[in-house]
Amino acid sequence: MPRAGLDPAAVVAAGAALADEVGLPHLTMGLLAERLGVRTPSLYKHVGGQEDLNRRIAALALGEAADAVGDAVRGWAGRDALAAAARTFRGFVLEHPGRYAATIGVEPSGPDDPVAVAGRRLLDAFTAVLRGYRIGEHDVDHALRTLRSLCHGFATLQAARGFRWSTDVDESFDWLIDFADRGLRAMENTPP
Amino acid sequence: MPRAGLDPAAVVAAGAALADEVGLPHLTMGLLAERLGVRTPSLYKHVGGQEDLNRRIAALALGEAADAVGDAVRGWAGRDALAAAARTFRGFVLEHPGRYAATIGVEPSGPDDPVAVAGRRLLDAFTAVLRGYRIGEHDVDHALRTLRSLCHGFATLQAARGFRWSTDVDESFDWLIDFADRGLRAMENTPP
DNA sequence: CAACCGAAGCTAACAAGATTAGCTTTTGGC
DNA sequence: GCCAAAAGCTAATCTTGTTAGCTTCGGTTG
Repeated sequence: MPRAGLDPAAVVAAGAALADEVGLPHLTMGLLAERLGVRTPSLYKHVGGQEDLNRRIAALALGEAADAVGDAVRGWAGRDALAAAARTFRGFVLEHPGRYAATIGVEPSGPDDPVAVAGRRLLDAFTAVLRGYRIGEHDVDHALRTLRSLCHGFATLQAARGFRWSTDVDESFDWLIDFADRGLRAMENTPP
Repeated sequence: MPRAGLDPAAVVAAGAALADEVGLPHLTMGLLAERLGVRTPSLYKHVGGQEDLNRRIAALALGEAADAVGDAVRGWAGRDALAAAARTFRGFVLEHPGRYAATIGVEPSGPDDPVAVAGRRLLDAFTAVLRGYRIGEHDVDHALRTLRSLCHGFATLQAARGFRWSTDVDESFDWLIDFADRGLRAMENTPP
């Protein structure tokens, strides 16, 4: 009987892919094992259990999102950068709803936790967008949280089919980008 | 042996309260039964199972949130109404994270599903806020989705301890309200 | 007032899923 | 070719959700 040749990274990657396919709540150790051509207990040679698997999927997702948003923003500034970041982020969540869902509610164990590191990289990518606006030093954290809330809120609501009536969702997202751009510019030059 | 005297509403109310206490993922039929002084299978006389319970908690939560936001907005307009709605909504989510979490991802079975009815009432409360801004008829849906994304995003991120660094979260939310107010006013008078 | 019947509860049993223990086998380095 | 560590497997346990079928309470009715 040939060996499957798994390692933690392969298990996590397959888990993330499967979560995207069937939805995080339906990601089960048995289903993942089947997908990998292995019996369930074998997975425990590579990951510590369901919670550990979830954390690793979360770190993977945050890292991928950070890469995607960072790449998309590079070379742009102001409204262009904002639009690129927002669209890329939403695209990532819609393409990978399962692994993104895994990021919600994970508590990093410390500053060196891969989840914390990747999360910080994603925030950095959004911070870069804000540099194109004259936000006062003291307001950058607020603006970052607000921008994150906007993108996270829209993307997760759409991924959960939360926008039910007929108006075109992509059009709404364009409107949102316009709204954010104008809102950020309206917040410029506020004294610290 | 005296009878417990349960009914579906009591089970759902206790389930919602318990979800708020221990977190929705830890709301278990056994724990709920224990809380109600009853054996687990007895719950099935009142609710159809875990999924049905979740739907009913969601409908309860959406109705309560709609009531709260609707009450808070009454008598106000413009920025005041926006601030009242946003603060009340966030307050509800932070006080009742478990039952609000139950609302995420429920698919109403039809327009008469209690979840759909309550959800519509909550949206109506936010729609009332937008009447204080001169948003073009054609843009109201977009503005509503954007406002919802903002409030939902911030509240759920905060409830999940997503804002980790030191800046004061309440201050950020005030900033967000200001941002939304200015953004909405910046979107006024856009031709349809 | 007693018989009755439906609802509310209970016990027992089963199914799914996560996890652990302990055994077997492959495989890479000597 | 040998051998230890790693990778996989089977068997078993534990927790949860759920169903079946029995029992009993409590209001209704003759």
